[in-house]
Amino acid sequence: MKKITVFIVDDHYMVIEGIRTLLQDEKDIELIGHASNANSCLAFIKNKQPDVILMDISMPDKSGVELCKEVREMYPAVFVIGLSTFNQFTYIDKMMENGASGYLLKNADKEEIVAAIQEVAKGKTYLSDEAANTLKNVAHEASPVLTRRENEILRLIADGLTNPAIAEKLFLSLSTVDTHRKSLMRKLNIKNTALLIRYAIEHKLI
Amino acid sequence: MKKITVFIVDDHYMVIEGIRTLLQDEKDIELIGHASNANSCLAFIKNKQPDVILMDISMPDKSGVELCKEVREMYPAVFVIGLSTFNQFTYIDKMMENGASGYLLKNADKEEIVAAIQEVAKGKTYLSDEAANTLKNVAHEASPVLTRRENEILRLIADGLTNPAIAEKLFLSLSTVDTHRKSLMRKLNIKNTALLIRYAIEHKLI
DNA sequence: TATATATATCCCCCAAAGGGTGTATCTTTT
DNA sequence: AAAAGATACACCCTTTGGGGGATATATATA
Repeated sequence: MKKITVFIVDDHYMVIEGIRTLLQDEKDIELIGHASNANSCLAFIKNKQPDVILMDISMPDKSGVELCKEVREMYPAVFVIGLSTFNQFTYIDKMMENGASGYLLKNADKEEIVAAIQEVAKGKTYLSDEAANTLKNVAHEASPVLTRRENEILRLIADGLTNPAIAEKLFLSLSTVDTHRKSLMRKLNIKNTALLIRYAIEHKLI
Repeated sequence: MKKITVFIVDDHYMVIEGIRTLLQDEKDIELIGHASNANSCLAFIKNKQPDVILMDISMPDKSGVELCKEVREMYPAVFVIGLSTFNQFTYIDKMMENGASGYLLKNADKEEIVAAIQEVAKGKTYLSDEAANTLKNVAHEASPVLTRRENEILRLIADGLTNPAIAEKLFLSLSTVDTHRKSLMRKLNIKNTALLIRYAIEHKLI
């Protein structure tokens, strides 16, 4: 039986070492390499494609989401498992939308990592319990969806622009910007700018 | 020669495994245990004090800064090295202020980790190059120091309270809160609430 | 096609934010 | 003991924010 080949991309050396150790006495899994940034990863897999890539979502040169997308487009046979310390739905969501087959948190234990690799290598999906819960909760919460304009204006508010400044920048009337800002706050059920910025940062909208 | 005993506190299992692997063939270093949260750490060292603790700054139950402070007060002979993925001055700063002897980023390689442990065990200080640079830059930037009141009010602003609400909560007049908010913004050279909240979040003041 | 949603515009109104300047008391540092 | 900073308060005034409600048009989507 052929071993499952695995590649790791993570900018934290300790994490790479940790996973290497955890996987070293698994007979059906072989770690064929690792990289600490997106470009090294792409360079490596050009020559040799692993069955599964364990991929950090935050890397110095490129986000895991982007890298995941690119890898999946170029090598559809390579499955990706997202790795993250943050149990945030936007990350999980975005990774899955961009072709990831699974998602693990960095506090996962050996059994979970091995199970995830084995499932994903078969073409199935694996979400850690915590990640699955987060996705489920989000689906139930019916998270308010902001329109392009609302998102755009939220970003500009977070950049410190006032409504008149935003109006000028977007060639809109002050009234329009005002309305968008208000419906933004109505949708999110938020009552002032301070909380609006916190919401935006906590939900990775900016 | 006695081995240097080391303990790890980090809520990411992979990081613990990574460090364990990196240290396992160092003859003068012995890993005597690990914990994934602050309370387990305190429970462990009650019975057996290591020479050095490698301590994550972010943990589920308590911040590394607090844990560091407590450990150093109770066991002055135990030296602490902060571990973090974030190269943020406030963390480095606060850890050092609270008795840490060193600071490592999680992308540190084996040589750096070993060097840090050896230096710190001698009672010396070890900062990773990146951390040292950050501290140096900050020292040169003359980072504005906020007073207790200003910090308190900043936190309440970030919690979404308006000036009148803050005044009521702190039993102050509106004018006073107003003045504090203004001097807060003067010191930080910030012109509106949106940027104030971003500043506070990015500098881990809230 | 009908209906819903996104987008853009206007109005009123008042509360809150923010810029300036001044003063008094207390505490900390020199 | 003097200087410096923190804290608390006041008054000025203008801009911005935020709570309503209304209207029109384009563009999706049922």
